[in-house]
Amino acid sequence: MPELPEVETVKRGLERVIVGRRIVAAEARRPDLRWPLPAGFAERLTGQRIHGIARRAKYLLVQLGAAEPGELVWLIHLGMSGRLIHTAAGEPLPGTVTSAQAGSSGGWPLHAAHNHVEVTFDDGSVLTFNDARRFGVMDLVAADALDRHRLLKDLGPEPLSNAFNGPALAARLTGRRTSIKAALLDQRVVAGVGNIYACEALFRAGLSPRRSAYTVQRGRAEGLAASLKSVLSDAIAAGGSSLRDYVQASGELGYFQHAFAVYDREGEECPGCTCDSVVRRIVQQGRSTFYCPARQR
DNA sequence: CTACCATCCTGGTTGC
DNA sequence: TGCAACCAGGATGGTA
Repeated sequence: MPELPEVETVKRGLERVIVGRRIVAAEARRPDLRWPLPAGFAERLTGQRIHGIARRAKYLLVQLGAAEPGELVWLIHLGMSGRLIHTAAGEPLPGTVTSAQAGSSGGWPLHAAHNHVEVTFDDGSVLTFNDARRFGVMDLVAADALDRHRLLKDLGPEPLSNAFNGPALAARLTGRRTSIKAALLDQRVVAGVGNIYACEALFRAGLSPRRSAYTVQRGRAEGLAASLKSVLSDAIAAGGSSLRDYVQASGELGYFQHAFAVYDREGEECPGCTCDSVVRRIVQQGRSTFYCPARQR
C-alpha cells in the first residue's frame, strides 16, 4: 500500500513518540512475513534504544543501539497492507474489529489476528505491526552493512533529494525500451515511487504513460523530475493518501487521495483542463494506469 | 541487459 | 442472498 509519502508520514509520526525510548519487550507472533524474520528477532530488539528514524525509498530505518547509538538498524517495509500503530500505555489499539466499527480510525478495521509484531517501550507505550497480506518485511542489519543490504543496494536516487533532477532521470531512462510508467515503478530508476504517484506525476508532466521511457530526455525529463518532486511533496504535506487501509501512526487518515487528478478516477472528467476528455484506465505490467489521453502525450 | 510473468497473502468489492 | 471472480498501494526471482 504505502508509497514514499505514506512511509515518510509514518516516519514523522513515529519519530515524535519513540525516539529516545528503550525497548523493554518485543514479541514476534507471526514470524513468516514476506521473508522469515531474522533469527532471534525479538530477543535482539529487547534492550535496544531508539536513536532515530530514517527513510530510504519505501523502507523505514529505525536506528538502534543498546549502548552506542547507530550500531543496529531495524529495517521495515510495510508491503501492501502493513500498518504500524503506536498506542500510549494502557490504550487499546484503535479500530480493532472488536472495539469499533471501521471508520472511527479510518480505513479497514484492524484484525487482531494480523498483529504480527508487538514492541513495548519503557514508557509503557506499544508499537504494533499489523499486516493482513504479510507482504511486509522486517530485518535487523548492522549499521555499517546497511548500504550493502540486498534490498537497498540497487535502489535509485531519492526523488526529493538534490541529486535527483532532469539530467539524472534522463540518464537512467536512456536506452530503456519499456514504458515510462513501468520505468517509474522500477526502484532502480527512482526510489519510492509506486502506482499512485507514478500516475499522478505523469499527469502533471503531461506525459503519456505509454510513451517509451528512452524518449523522456532533456526538457521532458526535467518536467517529469519536477512533477515527481511536486506530487510527492504535496502528498507528504497532506499526510499521505488513505485508500483502503493506510493510516498514520497516530491513527489519523491522510487526505491526499482527495487531490488525485487521475488515480482511481476512470470515466471522470479530466480535471482543470479544457481538453473535454475523460480519465482512462489501462493495464500495464498487470497494474492499473490512469491518465488523460488528450492532455498526456 | 531487458521484459514479461508468476508469486507471495488476505479481504473487500463487483457481478452473475 | 450466495458465491466466485476480480482487484488492490509492492517487489523479487525466474525465464525467455
